[in-house]
Amino acid sequence: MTQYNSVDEFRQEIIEKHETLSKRLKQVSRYILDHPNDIAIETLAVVAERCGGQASTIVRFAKAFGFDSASQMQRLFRDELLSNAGNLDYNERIRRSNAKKPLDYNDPFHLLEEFTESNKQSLENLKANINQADLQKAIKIITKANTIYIIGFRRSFPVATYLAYALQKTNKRCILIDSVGGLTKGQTVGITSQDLMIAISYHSYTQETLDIVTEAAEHTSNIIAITDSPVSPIATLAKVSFEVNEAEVRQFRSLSASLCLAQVLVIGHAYQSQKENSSSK
Amino acid sequence: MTQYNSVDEFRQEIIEKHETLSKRLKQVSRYILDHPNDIAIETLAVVAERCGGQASTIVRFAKAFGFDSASQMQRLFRDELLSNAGNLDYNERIRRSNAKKPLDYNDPFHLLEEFTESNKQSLENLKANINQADLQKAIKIITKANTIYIIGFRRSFPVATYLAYALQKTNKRCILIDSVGGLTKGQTVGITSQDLMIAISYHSYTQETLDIVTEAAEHTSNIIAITDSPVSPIATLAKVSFEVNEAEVRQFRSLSASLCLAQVLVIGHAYQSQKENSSSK
DNA sequence: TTTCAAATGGAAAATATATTCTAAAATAAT
DNA sequence: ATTATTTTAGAATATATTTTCCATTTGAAA
Repeated sequence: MTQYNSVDEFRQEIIEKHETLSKRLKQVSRYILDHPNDIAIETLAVVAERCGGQASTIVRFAKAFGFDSASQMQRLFRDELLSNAGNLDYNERIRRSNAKKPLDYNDPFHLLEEFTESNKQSLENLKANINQADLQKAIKIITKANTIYIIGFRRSFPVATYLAYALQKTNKRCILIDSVGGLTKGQTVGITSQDLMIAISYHSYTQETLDIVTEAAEHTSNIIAITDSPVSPIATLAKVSFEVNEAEVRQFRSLSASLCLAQVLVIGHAYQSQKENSSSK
Repeated sequence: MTQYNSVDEFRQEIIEKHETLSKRLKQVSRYILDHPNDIAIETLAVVAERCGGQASTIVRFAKAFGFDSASQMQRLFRDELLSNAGNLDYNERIRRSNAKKPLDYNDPFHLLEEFTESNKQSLENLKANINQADLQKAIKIITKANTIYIIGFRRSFPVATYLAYALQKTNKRCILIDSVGGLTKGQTVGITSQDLMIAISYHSYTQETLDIVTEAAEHTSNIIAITDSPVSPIATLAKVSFEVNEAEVRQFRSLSASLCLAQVLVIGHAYQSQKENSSSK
């Protein structure tokens, strides 16, 4: 007999016991917390494969939590799925999403809605406005570059750190210019025409960024800009320049679109270099 | 091969053909129109029994509508159920949308489309799954905090830098733990119960982050976690923990949802503190 | 290191489920 | 009313899924 009346109750129990479980069982518990619908619908074999185990592991897991069998555990999730899906039909969902209440900034939930919506909008914009040829050109430059210097201060800094992190994962040598210890100038010494600088800067453009890009431009023409206007000071210095319109809600601009663009550049590069490596063999 | 792209399409077909069907098949078609979720989840035997027939009747029904098998028909309903489920399983949806159009990674434009879509979905998911009470609690803690310590390494670092930047703009005193010069430990010296630590960490959790949060937890209970599972090591140390499912495309996870959450927290805090200031005058 | 208990993977067995097949029933056509 | 055709129920078969079992592995304790 099952002792759980709802998935939530079971979830709670999993979270509590989680630490006491063995390695494989932990994997399972984590997977179940993250993908409750999978448990409801997929077969044990599929679930097991996805959480990196054996069907028998799932059975052991279920029994460890007091179920008679894994099927019984699945039944719990199925019932939940059915009861949740049943009561919000298509029309209900439409009605909910249309019921736009005037924004109350003191209500964090409204804030959340506002932000997710405007970020989605700016992603949509990005897709619509980015030029395909620019993308291709930028990816080629990245792949060819010897060392990549990345610069972006203040609001642009998160984008810069993301780029640095992601590019490093693709085994590209890159240097994040971070001004630590006042060594900004020192970090760009030695930049050559083989190298690339990726600069991120938005209005009002940080003077320091501008100075460094200007100096770098004397050594290499390989400059990619991520900015907010085709006439921004760094755009004019760049070989390829991306104009990104970020969502703005009450003074605060977000970075979704810029980060998304960064992702595309990095992964585009990863595939590009992979292709070149395999074809040169 | 199935000719239907959606349950709705299939529904339409059933309605059209309904009159031409035999008695038993009519029963089945009515049942399916009325209880689409049952078809998705229950076994043929159960469905058959409920609509007053035999398992083989369902099979005949499915074949009459051009399916290769009854299972294939069930699959259609399962997919629909999953994508509509209120508590949508994020990764499952991504997996499905990926499965529909095989990605050409050499075409940057496809990449762009893929990434904007995934990021939009993860924002949608954020909105659906974040708990309102948690948000409110977190914002209160932020507003009350004396000094905010922010930690997040590697992939989480961009989120940490964004938080530090945005919070500073609201005149909140905050310290970004950045490990520069190996002074990590030094940066958290003096943290008190009046202070707050916001920790961001995703699988596989950076040990250093974990160490620092563990130590901080000895001095203050005010810890907010942004992470990817309710059983992540930092979630268990936190007073409020946010579980964020980020889009993942071939090893690369994005940060849209985390950054959006960060925005909401910061602006929520900005309004909250504004309100408190004006009411105390 | 050696010893023991717990955990694990995978094969085998058991169970459940889907599909096919056929004889019988229902329906329609003559 | 008789015959031909379609439909059906249910048994038989084929698949698939789950569960059990046990030889190994892993990890902790002595």
